[in-house]
Amino acid sequence: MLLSKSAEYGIRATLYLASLNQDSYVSIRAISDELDISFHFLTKIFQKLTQAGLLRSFRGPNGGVALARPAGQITLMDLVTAIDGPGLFTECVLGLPGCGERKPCPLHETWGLERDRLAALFHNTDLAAMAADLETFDLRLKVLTV
Amino acid sequence: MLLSKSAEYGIRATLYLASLNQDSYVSIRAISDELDISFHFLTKIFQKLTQAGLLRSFRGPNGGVALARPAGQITLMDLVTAIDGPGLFTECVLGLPGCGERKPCPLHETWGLERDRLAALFHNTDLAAMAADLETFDLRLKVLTV
DNA sequence: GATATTTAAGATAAAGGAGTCTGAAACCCA
DNA sequence: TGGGTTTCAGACTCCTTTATCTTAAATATC
Repeated sequence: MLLSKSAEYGIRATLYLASLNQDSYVSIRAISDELDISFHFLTKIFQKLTQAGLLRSFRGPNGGVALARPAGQITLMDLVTAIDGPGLFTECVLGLPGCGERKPCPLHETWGLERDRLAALFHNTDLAAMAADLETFDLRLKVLTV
Repeated sequence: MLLSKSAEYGIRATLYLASLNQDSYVSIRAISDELDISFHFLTKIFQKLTQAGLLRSFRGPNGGVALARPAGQITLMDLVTAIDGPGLFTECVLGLPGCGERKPCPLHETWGLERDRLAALFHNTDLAAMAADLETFDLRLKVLTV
């Protein structure tokens, strides 16, 4: 699996938050209900994102979470590294510690190229662009209910 | 993490086996000792690969495992799908079941392209080529011992 | 046939991720 | 001030992966 469940949820939830284009705070409960994600679990994910400076949060009535910056300045890379850490973009694909130019593993070169492309893709994809696509192409963030 | 530990071990061990270029069976113990992988764990991984038809095995003295086909006909894709399943190349990156052309997720298009490249890479990389690189460039399969 | 060697298979244990629950802290409103 | 709302923080459970251990089955050698 490329991304952890936490990262999957985090991206979907943050993108949904961005798509609301709302100035005030949005309660985590509303988001978890809408996207069918466990409320408590999502709370933990949002806490990470808040601590990473990607979200703001506010307690009490009319509280909730909000983007800490304009949606165009929050990238997939920001979200993934905040939640899963940078491992996907830094570690050896065969798990060999210290794999590098000096003594690379057999996949170092070939995977390195793909990894860089993937990193660029994640770096260049921001919430504003994704939210625009979401609207333009009627994409989805929810599990389809039968 | 792109690959599971099992897949990492499986690739390293199978590649090592290929690099020996040996006609007879090689004992799992010898491989696990050489690559510092748990013997029992590696045994289970090899069992999967044997059941998938990628390896042959033989019990008793002078027994062990061997490639079931020429090294040039066993690809990274074969190994990864046999061990981790096809999920990495088939499932939605955001974990949305049924994500597809009809109602795609916001990353469907963009990740799909990268995923296809990755699949092609894994499909086009076989053990013979990797073993050749291993020798030519003095690459490594082992964790460096201090 | 007896014994040693080696993989196969299943049970078990340890670790981490995924998910749930409870209480505390912050905040609003009456 | 009191009560309701919401996030924060920690403990806890469950499940999968990772790893270990034990026994069985197959094979070779003597």
